[in-house]
Amino acid sequence: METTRAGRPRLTERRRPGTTARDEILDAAAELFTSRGYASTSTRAIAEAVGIRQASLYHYFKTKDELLSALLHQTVTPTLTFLSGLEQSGDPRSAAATLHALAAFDGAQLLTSQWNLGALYLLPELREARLATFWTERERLRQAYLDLSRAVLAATGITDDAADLPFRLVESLVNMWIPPPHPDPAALARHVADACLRVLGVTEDQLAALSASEPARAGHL
Amino acid sequence: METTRAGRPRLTERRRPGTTARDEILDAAAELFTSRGYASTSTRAIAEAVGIRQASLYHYFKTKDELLSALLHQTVTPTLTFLSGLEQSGDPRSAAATLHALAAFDGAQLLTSQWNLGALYLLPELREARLATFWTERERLRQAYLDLSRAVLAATGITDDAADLPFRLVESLVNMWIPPPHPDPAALARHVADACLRVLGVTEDQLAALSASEPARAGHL
DNA sequence: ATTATCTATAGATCTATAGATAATGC
DNA sequence: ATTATCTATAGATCTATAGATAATGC
Repeated sequence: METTRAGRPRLTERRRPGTTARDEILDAAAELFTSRGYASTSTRAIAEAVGIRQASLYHYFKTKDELLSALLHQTVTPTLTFLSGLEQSGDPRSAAATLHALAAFDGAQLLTSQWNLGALYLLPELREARLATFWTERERLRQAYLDLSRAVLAATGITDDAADLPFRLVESLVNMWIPPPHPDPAALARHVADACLRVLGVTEDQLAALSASEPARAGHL
Repeated sequence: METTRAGRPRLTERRRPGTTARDEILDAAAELFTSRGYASTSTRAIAEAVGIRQASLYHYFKTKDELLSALLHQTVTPTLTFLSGLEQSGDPRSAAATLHALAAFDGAQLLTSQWNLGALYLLPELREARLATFWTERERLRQAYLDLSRAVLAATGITDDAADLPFRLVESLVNMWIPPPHPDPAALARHVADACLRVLGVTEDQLAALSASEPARAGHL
């Protein structure tokens, strides 16, 4: 069922997931940026991976930077939406329970993504002004982790130095990412969420109590 | 005390730490690779940071890769040496105590380095064949963490999924690195070493007992 | 007319090599 | 003679733009 489309035909048949050319390009760029890095991936390499000519990329993205920017926003958006939901719900749960839920969701996002986009967060070349809006979003997420962690620490009495560790722990999942199919990412993410609380001094008993009171996991991907 | 040297004089005065030209170059490369990434740092930029001409780099390093390779080896070597010491000493301590010592040392190394070289471990462009010997060394280190972690888990009964977390936690210190002077890196590293054990299910009581029996910390940088 | 592609190319890099030059060392 | 630098440059990129071309849509 070769739907025929407007525009000059490609020289090569389509070979990438994605219904639009834009999505095909994003998929190819994600694969290459994550495996080879941003600067060392040429626009030519991306075009080749899609099956179009290098110049054709510029019909969809003004610059190479814009391509990266689009990918990065894709990765934070779901977790920020989840976070907003948690915050607006009036949240009857304890800081520990909220942190656990956030970490489990965020971790599962990182692990189940088609390509290991979270790894891009760690690229130094990415700390640039042109990506400022992305960094603002990401900083909002980090701050949420930090606030929740501090609240938990106030209860356990562990040193405040530990407050940054939950965010770092979840982030470190990018180093455990493997290509799909993923055996049980939600379980791994929950284990890391558990680890976030242990790191803050939550005891096994308290942890068990939390798990018992946690909402059902169906539909949680 | 301008010691005059063999060879054609430079156009610019020396401005980098390091007694040899080679060290000056390594320092400049470390700064630029860690702040801008490998591929996006040109050999010209490195030379400018040193105060020499681009082509002069090639008197000391055959290729840009070789420069990176030299830097990476610098970073693993001290910890591998420390690890060998631990292993050869017949090690009377428990796995938990050994892991704690390793993590504290490794963490302090990462935090106190002049530039945040550990951040380079995370660059995807760096997973390349030409750096194979570096990756072998680093894998040896990871395996040591893993073996020690499994031994601890066998005692605490936490899921084996947690075995990789101590290595990841310490590694995540590259995201907490700040430029010198460092307020108290050894303390932060010990806190993360504590966190490594908590993540494996070691209780506060056991942790306190460990700290009490730990060798003195003088001379530990 | 609009769209999605293509071809061609300008201009700016970038790495690495060849070979000249200006010191010290013997 | 040896060394550490320099100047000059080849050849290989790489990003982005201009403008042609081959489809569909109206």
